[in-house]
Amino acid sequence: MSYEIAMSKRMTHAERRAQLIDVGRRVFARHGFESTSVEEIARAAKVSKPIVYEHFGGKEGLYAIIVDREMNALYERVAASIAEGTARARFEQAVLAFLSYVDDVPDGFSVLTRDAPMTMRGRGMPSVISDLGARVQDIFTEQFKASGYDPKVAPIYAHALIGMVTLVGQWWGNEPKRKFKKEVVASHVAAIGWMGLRHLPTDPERVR
Amino acid sequence: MSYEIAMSKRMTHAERRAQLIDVGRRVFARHGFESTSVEEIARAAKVSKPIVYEHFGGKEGLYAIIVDREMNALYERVAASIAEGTARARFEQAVLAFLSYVDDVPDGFSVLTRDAPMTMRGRGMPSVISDLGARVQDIFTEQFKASGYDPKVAPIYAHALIGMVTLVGQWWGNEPKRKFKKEVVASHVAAIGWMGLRHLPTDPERVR
DNA sequence: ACCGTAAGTTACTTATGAGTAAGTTACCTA
DNA sequence: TAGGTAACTTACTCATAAGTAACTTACGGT
Repeated sequence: MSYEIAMSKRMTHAERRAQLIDVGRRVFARHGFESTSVEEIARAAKVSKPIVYEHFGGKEGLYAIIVDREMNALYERVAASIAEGTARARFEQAVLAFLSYVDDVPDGFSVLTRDAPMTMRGRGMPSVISDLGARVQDIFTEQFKASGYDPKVAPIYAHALIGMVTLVGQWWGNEPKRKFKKEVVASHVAAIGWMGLRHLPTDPERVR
Repeated sequence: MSYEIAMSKRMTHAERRAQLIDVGRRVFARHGFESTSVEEIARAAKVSKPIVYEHFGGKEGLYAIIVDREMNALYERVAASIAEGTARARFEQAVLAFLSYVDDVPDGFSVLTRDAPMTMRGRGMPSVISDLGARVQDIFTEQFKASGYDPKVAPIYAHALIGMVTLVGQWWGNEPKRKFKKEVVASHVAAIGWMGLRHLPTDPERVR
């Protein structure tokens, strides 16, 4: 005999760790934090449960690492995308970079938009993506001051834009038949966002 | 003797049912679907577990009713808000109605924005709020056709606007110190959304 | 070819939670 | 005031999942 049945080889510490992070991302993306068991991750990696504990201490440890990596990955992409171009071009490039992340790493994006465990949420915010709002806020505060708007209201616009691109990303990313190319979606989202900002009244509260 | 210790009275079927829906909403809002136990809801209602099963069949049954009620409540508010006024005013009224819901029924809003159980999600969308996108989509398709834009891209804008107001709502709703009144937030969100739509190029894809 | 160690497994313990069967108590009504 | 019934409780069963202790196996260096 015998046919070689697909046999999971031993791996080095580093290899196994990398694989578990990858597999964990996929499983967390599918079922969410609460509904995934360490068992399931181990099974998907063709390994037994204690291996996961050895590498990450537990479910939360693995989850925390995955979220951290994905947040950075997303942030890096967006930051890199706005390196050059006109303000208008950079805005659209940022949106496109966001959607490219959704497209390239759907599991990562899914993890970022799903409920996070209680120990990882600062008062009320269920998912982790809203932290981007805080990061974007800083950029906006600068721009607002420079453009003669009240910097106090910058957080409103920061969250509005993040929310916009996030929900569009979720919707588009889960379209069964991809009706639009990401460039098309990005151009429309960028259009409404950019035009909204450009034509903003100096004091929207007085317009009513 | 004796001091009357606060004693939970018996209730009629209808009373108990209403109370459980109310209590359930609060508990689901705090911990999310997966992390709340029927036990905890029962305890919070000062009742034993089988009562919950008698009324709703189980955790999902109760959850489904709560989500349905809240979706309708939110939709009704927004629909009522756009009964009259100029297009611009109705737009802002809709945003304000949304934020009023966030303010008045924070637990309901929280339930709508948290992870829903697998049995209640159509392919990928973790929360339920994105269904609003589909509902808004229909309105937008009409408006787009009437205004000379391509109705095919209406869903992009529908989801963009829902995402905008949703994340702003989450952020604002969880601000520990309420820095802005809802009318102020609504005016800014309405401003960026409205201006974005009004000054939309006929074909954003060619602008780049 | 041996053997130390890194990689991995089996087999638990403990805890928690969904769901149910069977019995108990308060209330209203004739 | 008896007793029927709606409201409610106790006390389980069964399943699943977090985390761990103790053991086993493959492999690379001498």
